[in-house]
Order: sequence, then C-alpha cells, then structure tokens
Amino acid sequence: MPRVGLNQQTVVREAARLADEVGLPQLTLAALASRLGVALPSLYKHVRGADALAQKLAALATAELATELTSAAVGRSGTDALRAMADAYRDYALRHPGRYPATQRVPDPADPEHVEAGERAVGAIFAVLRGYGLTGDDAVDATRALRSALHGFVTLEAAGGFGLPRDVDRSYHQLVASMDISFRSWPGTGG
Amino acid sequence: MPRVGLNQQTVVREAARLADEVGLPQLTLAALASRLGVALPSLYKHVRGADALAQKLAALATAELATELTSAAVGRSGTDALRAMADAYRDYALRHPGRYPATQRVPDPADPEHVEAGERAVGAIFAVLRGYGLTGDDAVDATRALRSALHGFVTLEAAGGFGLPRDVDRSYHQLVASMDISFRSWPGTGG
DNA sequence: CAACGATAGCTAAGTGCCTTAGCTTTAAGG
DNA sequence: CCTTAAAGCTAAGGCACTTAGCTATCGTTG
Repeated sequence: MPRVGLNQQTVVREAARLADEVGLPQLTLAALASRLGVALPSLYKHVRGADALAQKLAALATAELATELTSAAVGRSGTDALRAMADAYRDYALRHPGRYPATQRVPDPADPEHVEAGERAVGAIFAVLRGYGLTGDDAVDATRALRSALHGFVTLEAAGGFGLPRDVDRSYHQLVASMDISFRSWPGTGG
Repeated sequence: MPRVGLNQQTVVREAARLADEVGLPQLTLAALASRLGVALPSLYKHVRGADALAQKLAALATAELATELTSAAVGRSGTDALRAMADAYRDYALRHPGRYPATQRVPDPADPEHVEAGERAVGAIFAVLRGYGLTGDDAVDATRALRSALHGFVTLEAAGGFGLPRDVDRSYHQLVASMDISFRSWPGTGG
C-alpha cells in the first residue's frame, strides 16, 4: 500500500473540486476518499471530520471569492467598480456551484484565515461603497443591501427559481443598475 | 397498539412545527415519527419518503407565505404596499426559521397546490410592482430584484451573516426604501 | 547503513438515518 | 358478525459518519 501523500490542503482542494462537480450536498467523505484513492477513515488523519472539512472548504472558497472581488474592483471606482464586482461575484457563483454555497458559512473564530477571508470580502464591498461617498452606518446598511441583493440573486438563479424565459443576465444587470442608482442617493437618515 | 389516526396533512403540519423548532436540516423522519408517537416506517403510509415530505412541506410553507404577502398588500399600493409586504416577508422568515428555507424549493409540477402557491407568491409581488407602473419585462426584472433582495437579506440574517452591531431592522428598512426609490425610476431599457 | 519513531493509511466495528418487505391488527361497512 | 382496506409494527439492508486499534512507510538519527 503505497502512500498517497495527502495533507490538509490537498484534501480540502479536492473537496472543492468535487463539490463543484457534484454539488455541495453530495460532497461526502466517502466520495472524497474514493476520489483521492484512500479509504474513508484515512481522511481523519488530515481533517477532524465532515463538519471541519465543510469549515475549511468555506475558508478556501471565501478567500477565493474575496480575491476575485478585490481584483475586480481594483483600478475602478463608482459605477464601474460596482459593475465589475457584481459581475465577478456572479461569475464566481456560477463557475463554482459547490464552492459558492460554502462561502455562506459564518467564519470560524478559531480559524484566522477564515476570519481574514471574510473581512477581506466585506472590505472589498465596503471599499466600492466608499466611492459612492457612503461611510459609517450608511456604509453598513448599503453593504448589507448589496450583499443581500447579489447573494439572493445568484442563490435563486442557481436553485432554478427564475422560471420565466426573460433573460437572466439582463435581469441581473438591471438589479445592479438599480443598486447603483440607490447608492448615489442612499436613503439613509445619515446616522 | 391503538391507532394514532394520522393522515398526510397531520404529518406535514407536524413536520412544519418540528422544522421551526429544531431547524430544517434537523427535521428527520425519526424525530418526526417519535414526535407523532409512531414507529418510523409507519410514516411511509402517509408520505412517500423524506424527499416527498420535504416537497409537501415546501408546498405548505409557500402557500402560507403567499397568503401573508397577499394579505399584507391588500388595500395598499406603492410604497405603502411595498413596505407592508417586505415586513410580512421578513416576519414570516423570522417566525418560521424551518419553514422559510423550505419555500426555496422549486415547485413540483406534479403537485398542483405547490405550483399554485408559487404562482400566488410571485403574483403578489407582481401586483405590488404594478402599482409602480412596472409591467412586462420591467416587471419581471423588478420582481427578480425584489425577491433577490428580500430573500438574500433574510437568509444572511438567519445565518448570522451580519456581524456588525448596526441595527438589523434599520438596515432592512433602508434596503426596502432603496428598492422603493429604484422602482420609481426603474432603470429598464423599456423592454 | 541500520534502527527508531512519527504518522499515513488500513480494517473492524458501532451509531444514526432512510427505505423496503412482509406481518398484524384495527376499525369501518356490508 | 364477518370481511377487508390500510394503519402501524418488526425485521433487515444500505449508506454516511465516527472511533479504536493495527500496520507499514518514510524521514531522521545514531
């Protein structure tokens, strides 16, 4: 029995690939072990268990998403930045149907990389909203609004929740355009 | 062994109650059977299996949500209707943490009541948007935007995704206010 | 180069959940 | 009263997760 030479990173990375292929709910330790060419209990040498794997996968996916959001916004501002970031967000969700839902897990305080990834993702959104002059409580509200809109849209889209034939790309761009208008005259009370 | 006298409706209703108490993922046939005072396989006399139960629960919850949305909007229009409906939406999600995620399941074409419930829910939103003068493709886009925003918000809220101390109620109202503004000058190309 | 120790990976075994098969008994109706 | 549909049961198998304990590999060290 030659050793395969796994470590936590290879296991989590393969879990991410598998999740994208078969869907997050179908990501099972059994399937992952078979994919990696080891017996199921061997995975426990690298990951504490199924829940811990899900958490590490969340950290990985959140970090990836944060990086894509950041790099989409770099060098742009205002409407331009918002559109680029929104497109990057949806692209990631569509390209990674298994990883994306994993990003919804709340960062584990015991995993610094996970926490940092979450902060980076929210920070990227915050930065774009700064370009609209939004700060303080207004920025918090606007960040929540933008996250809600983007997350809600891609979730409903992925779930097949949009039944009508109307072009989904176009609906998304309309949504982003409407958020752009909202941010220009954010209805905050100012505090 | 006295008969308990179950039928599909009592089973599904109890499943809904249980889901709200313990969370949708923890709604298990074993827990439900024990709650109803029967052995687990007895449930199969009333429901085809775990997946069919989830579908019936989705139909129930979707119908309830549709009813609440409709009754919130009745007798109102414009901003007033939008606010009332948005509040009803979030109230339902918060009061029914197990039922609400069940509503995200795509209606089963083989279950007319489920399909009808889904149409009723979307129809309620459509009706409110008609009050903003939105019709045709614009109404489709706006409906998707509103669903995305509301669903995204309550999902993130329920998942504990809003870490900062800023009042969540207020953020929600800001989101709804911004959607209201957007709908007044919907950025559609006109079709 | 040989012995050692850490550990990757294995088999075995137990739990919980879903599902099917087949039996028993209730209770409704002729 | 007797029949019968079906409500509910026990038994048993499958799949997923987890733990315990063993084996063998490989890097390190004497």
